[in-house]
Amino acid sequence: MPSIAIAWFRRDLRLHDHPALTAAIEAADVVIPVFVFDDGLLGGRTASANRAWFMRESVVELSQALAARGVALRVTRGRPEDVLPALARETGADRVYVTRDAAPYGRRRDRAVAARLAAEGVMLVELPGLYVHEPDEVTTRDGRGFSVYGPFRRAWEARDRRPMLPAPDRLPSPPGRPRRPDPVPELAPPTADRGLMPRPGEAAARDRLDGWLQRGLGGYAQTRNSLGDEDGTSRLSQDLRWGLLSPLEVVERAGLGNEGVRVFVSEVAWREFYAHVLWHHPRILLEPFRERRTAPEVTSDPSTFDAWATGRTGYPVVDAAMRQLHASGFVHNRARMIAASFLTKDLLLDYRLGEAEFMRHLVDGDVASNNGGWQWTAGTGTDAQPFFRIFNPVLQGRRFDPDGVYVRRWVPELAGVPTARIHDPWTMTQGEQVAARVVIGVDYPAPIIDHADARARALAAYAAAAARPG
DNA sequence: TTTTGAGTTGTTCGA
DNA sequence: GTCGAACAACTCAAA
Repeated sequence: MPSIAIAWFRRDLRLHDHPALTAAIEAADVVIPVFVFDDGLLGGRTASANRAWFMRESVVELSQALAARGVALRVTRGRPEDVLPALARETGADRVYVTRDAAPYGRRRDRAVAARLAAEGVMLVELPGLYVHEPDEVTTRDGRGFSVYGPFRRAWEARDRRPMLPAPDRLPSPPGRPRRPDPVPELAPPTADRGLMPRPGEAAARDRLDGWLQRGLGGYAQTRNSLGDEDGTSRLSQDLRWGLLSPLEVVERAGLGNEGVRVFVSEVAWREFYAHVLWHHPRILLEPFRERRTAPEVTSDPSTFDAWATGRTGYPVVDAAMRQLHASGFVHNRARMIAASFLTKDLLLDYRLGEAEFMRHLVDGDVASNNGGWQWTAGTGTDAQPFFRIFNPVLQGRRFDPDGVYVRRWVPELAGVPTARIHDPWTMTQGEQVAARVVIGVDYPAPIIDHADARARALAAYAAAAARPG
């Protein structure tokens, strides 16, 4: 009897440096690759048509890459805890290999799948691959999770890394006539513009990585905050999110270099830090990491949330960020912070509203990183910023988009505004507005809130939270 | 157990 | 225009 193994792909849609796939190939005479379109993920509250599109197209490419290596990807739709046991029964597989998922939904799903498989005598084998170090492997001296980034980073850096694995040449396939790959189901179209989204699939991701290592990485320390510089950041976030790239490979190939390299690797470590925090504290997806003395009384004006979400706050850099999100499914990191600060501090709305809105649109949307970023901005997270740190959207715009390139790109009605007024267009005289072909309050909104007033209100609310007993 | 040093991303004000 | 100080107190991690 040949031994048969299933390689179940999830958010690891690659062939390079894939420990679970490699282990399956080494262990079995026949490897059957599988992808399941999980109804539990496609329909959730923070599901995203943009993310689903990117995932679906990446699965199509994976299927082609596997076919070129002699095996057909099996593709199904349903609940994994139903699909995998049925497939194991049908194929006679006695093991299912997966890349270990650390996020709460994935953990629950894999526990359920493992239990159902075990009832049929099939083992679920989990291997690393989504992180350089698994979220539970980096611990303090007394074995607990870190909640401060600096010590985490030092411990993360000091740990030995597993060796990198090559992509397999061929996969051991069943004897007989080769099977055709299953068709990949069509999903709802993305809400963002396909032409503005990154090319899906492992090959495109590897091209991006190669280009970044050659051209962008060295200058990262200087360029990473520049909103107008399209190549100032790596643009690899969706590739790490979907496992088109192995973070280990990204970090190994970045190597040890100048300040740019160190800052870039530090960003990868931030991704792992937030996964680590979520591993140890899954409740943070529902509530603030630190409620006591940090979480202010929030307001709940739906009209201000709508203005924020649709990019009509009257603050150009905030609006550019939100329009970039909806148009392209991506936002520059600096712009994420500016938009998040505006929601949490200026509008004093619950950070969870913004967290969910980002998740509904970001192609790279990852619950751990997104939650970590929002709680950091809101001041309720681990390592949170001091509460008096409130971004001034005009100053942030001038500093990080000095020529107004970013604003003009995403807020086209401001294209004719002179650079000196691009971040505070409401200060233009009537005559200047006419000359710029934009009348404030008609063609583009006046600020929905005065930043100085909003800042004072936020400071008072956060100070009250800090003084609140218990 | 206690102590100590450290802690992503900023703004404003006054000299 | 530039510069430094103030804006708080608290918690974590390790010595």
